[in-house]
Amino acid sequence: MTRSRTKPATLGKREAILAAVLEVAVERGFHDAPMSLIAERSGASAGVIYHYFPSKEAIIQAVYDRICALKRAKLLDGYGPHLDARGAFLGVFARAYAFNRDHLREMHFLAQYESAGFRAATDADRSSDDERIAFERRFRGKAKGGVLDDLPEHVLYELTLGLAARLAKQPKRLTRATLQRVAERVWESIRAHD
Amino acid sequence: MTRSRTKPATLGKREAILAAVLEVAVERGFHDAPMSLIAERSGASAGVIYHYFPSKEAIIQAVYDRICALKRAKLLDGYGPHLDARGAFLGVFARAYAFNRDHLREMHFLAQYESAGFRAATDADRSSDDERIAFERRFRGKAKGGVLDDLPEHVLYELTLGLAARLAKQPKRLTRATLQRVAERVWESIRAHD
Amino acid sequence: MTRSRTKPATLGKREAILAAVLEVAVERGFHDAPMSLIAERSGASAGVIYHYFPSKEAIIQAVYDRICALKRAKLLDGYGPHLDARGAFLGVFARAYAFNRDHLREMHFLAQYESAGFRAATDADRSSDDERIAFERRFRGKAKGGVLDDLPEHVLYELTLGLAARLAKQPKRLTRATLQRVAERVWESIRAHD
Amino acid sequence: MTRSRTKPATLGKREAILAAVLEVAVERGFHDAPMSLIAERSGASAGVIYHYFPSKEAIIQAVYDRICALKRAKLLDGYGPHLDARGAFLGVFARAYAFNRDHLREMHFLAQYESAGFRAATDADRSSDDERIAFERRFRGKAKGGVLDDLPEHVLYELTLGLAARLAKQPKRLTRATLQRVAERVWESIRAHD
DNA sequence: AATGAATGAGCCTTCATTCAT
DNA sequence: TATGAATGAAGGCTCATTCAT
Repeated sequence: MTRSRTKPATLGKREAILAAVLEVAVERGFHDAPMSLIAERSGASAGVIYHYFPSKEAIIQAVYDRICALKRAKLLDGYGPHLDARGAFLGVFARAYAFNRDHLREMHFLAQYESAGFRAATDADRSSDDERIAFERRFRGKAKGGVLDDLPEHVLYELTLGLAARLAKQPKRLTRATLQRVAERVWESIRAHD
Repeated sequence: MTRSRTKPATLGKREAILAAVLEVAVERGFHDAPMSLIAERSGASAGVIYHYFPSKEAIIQAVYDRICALKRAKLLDGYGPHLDARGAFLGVFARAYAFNRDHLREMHFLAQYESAGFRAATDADRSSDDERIAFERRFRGKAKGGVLDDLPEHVLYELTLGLAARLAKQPKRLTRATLQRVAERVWESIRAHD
Repeated sequence: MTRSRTKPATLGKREAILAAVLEVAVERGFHDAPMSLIAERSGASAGVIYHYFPSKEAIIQAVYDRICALKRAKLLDGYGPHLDARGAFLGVFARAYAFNRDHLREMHFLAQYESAGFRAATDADRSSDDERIAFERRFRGKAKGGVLDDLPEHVLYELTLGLAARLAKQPKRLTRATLQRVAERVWESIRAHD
Repeated sequence: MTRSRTKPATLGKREAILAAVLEVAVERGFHDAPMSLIAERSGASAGVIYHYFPSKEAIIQAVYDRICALKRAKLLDGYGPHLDARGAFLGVFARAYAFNRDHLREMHFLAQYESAGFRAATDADRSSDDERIAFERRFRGKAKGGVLDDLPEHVLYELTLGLAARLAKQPKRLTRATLQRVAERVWESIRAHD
């Protein structure tokens, strides 16, 4: 209906290509992701793809950038004006878990992209930097109720958001209760004690 | 006798091939790891490689298996007869970190192998299962001094050995002190409280 | 009326296409002269080009034909009613040189067209035939003052107009004096001696 | 017989590829000379060709270089110790004609290579420079009997060796007599008169 | 007339694998 | 065991041409 106005079929094709790359890369790996298959899956001919992207690598990069942007958009809005640091942390942790859990395919793509050594210092790159920075800003120091302490930034990241991401990748979704319990203990082990 | 002159060269070649695959895969990714390059790096001709392995995939699998075996050998011997669970845990954690840190290339290979969807249910596969199981056996329940509590196995893994592995992959090596502090807090957040 | 507004644009486009083909072919060779580039250079879309020409080959042919026609028009008017053969020859030679020199790009195109084996026996083809014939008619035999002698037609051509063309392709333009000297000597070596 | 020792079948293949490129390029032009056809004509599979050459362009360059070398070798040995400049010139002219006539395909390739703008300043490149230089050295100045005069180098080249080359490209082979006559007249028009 | 997205055959090249030696 | 030439099936990409708009 309104769709015919929203998706001018050209946007549709660009999207379809990106979606197909994500799909195929996750299903079969970057190796074994031939353009022919991407063409087939996206419904675009092998030829047009190059109307939208200059190369296969560029498509992969575009998917990567898009996922990074999505991640930034969704994760960085979790730092609302909570009264206490503890509440804020629990919220952020839960949100991080939920996001990763809801975007398993995207996160799988990211992992593959990074472990396959594609990294080329794009602007969109280093998405986790943002996360770490935002996290630091919110929780580090005695700010907002006196909290976090002296572990290095990277370590802190792994104990918190990194952990949430890893848990999300496990086969079974954790119950809200388990997740809550984990978050609480992590918080205990990380907050500044008096 | 003559064996001492013949075998080494042969074993050497097999080894060299495995080493070359590891090297190239880590340096350039599974994609962009052509046999020709592996031949060159290993000093073996393209032809002989097929005397030692039936296919490229088999070599990759062999490297994977070997790394898994190495991991098992090195990690599972950490569960010595400690008097107290706490001391045992701290030891295991430190050992896990050290191992990962000393085998960055191997771990990188593993990550890539797994995220690229190579997984094909080999025997050697699921190396982390062993770790988890051994960990469970040692620490779960009130066994040996009464400790760990009720988190699901996978969660426990991520909070402990998984975390150690992640920390090891960070750019900078952590100081012994920092590592110790992390281990202690993790232990606190995980042990059974009375 | 309205025609004066419509047609020019149209003619302009046709012209632009021909010009673009000439330009690109000379700059980069027949190989590496994609329609997309021709479209871009001519300001015509890939699509319209096919309203003006049935195929790429046809455009190339059209450029070729047009150059041949130009050559004919410019070269064959040099045979004015000179009193003496010598004067006529010197004029023709100078004109041939000048023409080639002033149309280096066109001549380059011709050379390429011919050496690339495009030749397909068009009407416009064999442009140098006309030159040779006109040359023969004017100078051969004792006609018009008694001159040229017994060399085969093709040889004569190479010694005269062919030479002028070759000289024109050299990097530096010859001085009027040098050119004159060459023409005179050629004439001496070619005229009928008594 | 002895051939089995002279042509180790590997040299044969390299040669065959070069020959096929020459053949196809001359028959159909650089455009329309697909590797598939070259493979077929040379009896080599598409794959092996890249064992012998790094790219299509490199093969074309190799053919070009080889032809240039051949030309140099054959043309530059014509400057034997003639007593008189006239005799030497007639010999050189005849030899140049003969060479070009006997290597029509090679010369066609050269023409195409050059007019298609492949030129990239290789060492082997600029083969005609050598010719001009050797020619100059032998005939310029009053050397060896007092001869040639004041035309620019390039002009001289076109009047002599260039002319011989052009004549050789004409459809019909010239009789020895005609050729001799042409050479003599050229010589007259070019030698230093007293 | 004009646009430019779309097509699909074909191009050059790579690469896992085989095989004669 | 070892070599490396040989194979041939893809792979990524280009491009002349068509077609809906």
